[in-house]
Amino acid sequence: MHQNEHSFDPHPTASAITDSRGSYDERLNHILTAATAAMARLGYAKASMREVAKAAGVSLAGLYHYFDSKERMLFLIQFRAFGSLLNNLREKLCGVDDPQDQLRVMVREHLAYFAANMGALKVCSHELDSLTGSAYDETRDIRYEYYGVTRRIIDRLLDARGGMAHTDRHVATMALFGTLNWLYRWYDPRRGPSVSTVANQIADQFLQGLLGVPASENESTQETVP
Amino acid sequence: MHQNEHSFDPHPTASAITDSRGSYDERLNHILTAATAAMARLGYAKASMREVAKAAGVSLAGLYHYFDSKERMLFLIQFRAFGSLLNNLREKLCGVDDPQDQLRVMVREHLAYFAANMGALKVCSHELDSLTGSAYDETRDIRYEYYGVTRRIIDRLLDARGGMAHTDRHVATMALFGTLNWLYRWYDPRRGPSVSTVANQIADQFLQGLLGVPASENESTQETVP
DNA sequence: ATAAATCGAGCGAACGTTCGTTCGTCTATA
DNA sequence: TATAGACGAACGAACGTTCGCTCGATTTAT
Repeated sequence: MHQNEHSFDPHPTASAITDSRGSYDERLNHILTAATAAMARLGYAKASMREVAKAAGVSLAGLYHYFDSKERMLFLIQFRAFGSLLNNLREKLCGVDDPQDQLRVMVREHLAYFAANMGALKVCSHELDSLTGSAYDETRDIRYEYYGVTRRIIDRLLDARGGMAHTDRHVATMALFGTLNWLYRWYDPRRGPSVSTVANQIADQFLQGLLGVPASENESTQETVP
Repeated sequence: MHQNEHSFDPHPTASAITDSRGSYDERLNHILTAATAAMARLGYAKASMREVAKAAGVSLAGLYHYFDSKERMLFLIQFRAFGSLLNNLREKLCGVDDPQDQLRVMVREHLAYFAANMGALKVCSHELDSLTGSAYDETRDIRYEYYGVTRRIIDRLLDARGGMAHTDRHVATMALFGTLNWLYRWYDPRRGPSVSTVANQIADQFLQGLLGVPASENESTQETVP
């Protein structure tokens, strides 16, 4: 039996044997994309399997060849999104040593991923408690790793320079995550200011709020990605 | 017919004529409290009327003497919470002229209300899109007023002192709301640092991030409420 | 080479359950 | 006696899921 092993896109090329019109993985991704859009629009509970099937262009029963349950569908969406978010962050953090630069990279990459996958990140932010059992545990573990990477940057920031005296580092980290995870409620990259503008402002405000130093000007105008 | 007029607690005393064991308003508030808890725990869609009835100690059909629909129940929860949040803020802002003090008051009062009504604020933050039609419009209007009060404080902050050069004020406001509205995901006032500690840190970080000046020490250790 | 068997993919139809809501009735109070 | 409050029972609709089947392509056996 197939029963999707959830690897988050090791390499997009050469993923399947068959082709011509839609391999197994391609069809799975297609359905997952439709499901993500439906769940982002209606929420997990109200996005029915019938809606997803209609949007994906398959029958209701056909869905169950790819996912043994609705919850597993949500799990795959969250697992892949969180996974690639975390992998991408670790990758982009390689070779960056200054904690201030690291935090700017974190904010910039988070917003870049948000802009490229708004639906998926909305589902990730809004449906954190919709999974149960081991599926919940697995996504929680990834989220905690993502938190840990960010938290360690903040630790280094406050250890290096004194910063404010009595700063609870958990509160500081969650304040930043609050700003980032709330983006899906109001920010539309196609309408508002550019992704890099918002990313720079959020990073500047956070760094200045944490350390009390003005934003370094050399980073503020840097583009998002080469 | 009664059909609840939604006034958000003009004065808690002398609200009804009858008493002895539960007036109409008292029973309505009792049910609303149970509904708030259930919706905070399970989410609006998964919190069934049967669950609410059981938690409130009334029959399923008995609920419909107080609310003509499930959606109206959610509306009343949100309308009252947003309404008292806004009214309380405006009240506490009276006589406070310095914009920095105003922002500290806003953050402090928001956290105080959060600590006192965690379930209601969770429902308000998490179920923003669960209302439809005029019910949605009405809560959106209140939310926009709440935004406006905060936004005007931030405008005054940036107009008075220069602050950073290119600050998008909408982005700055939503960054703060993100931090505040995300609280329900991680902060438990009974376990973590005190409400005033968290409020002071959030306000300090935000003010310093916006204006680039260290936090004024006289306000940082002030208690939450007399 | 051809027939038989196997398999993946997909579908219509239905299953049992749960949902929000309504109806008719009972009861206590005024 | 009239009325507000509360209830059990039931309604139709929608839900996630499963069942039995079909249709091609691929593999195996003859």
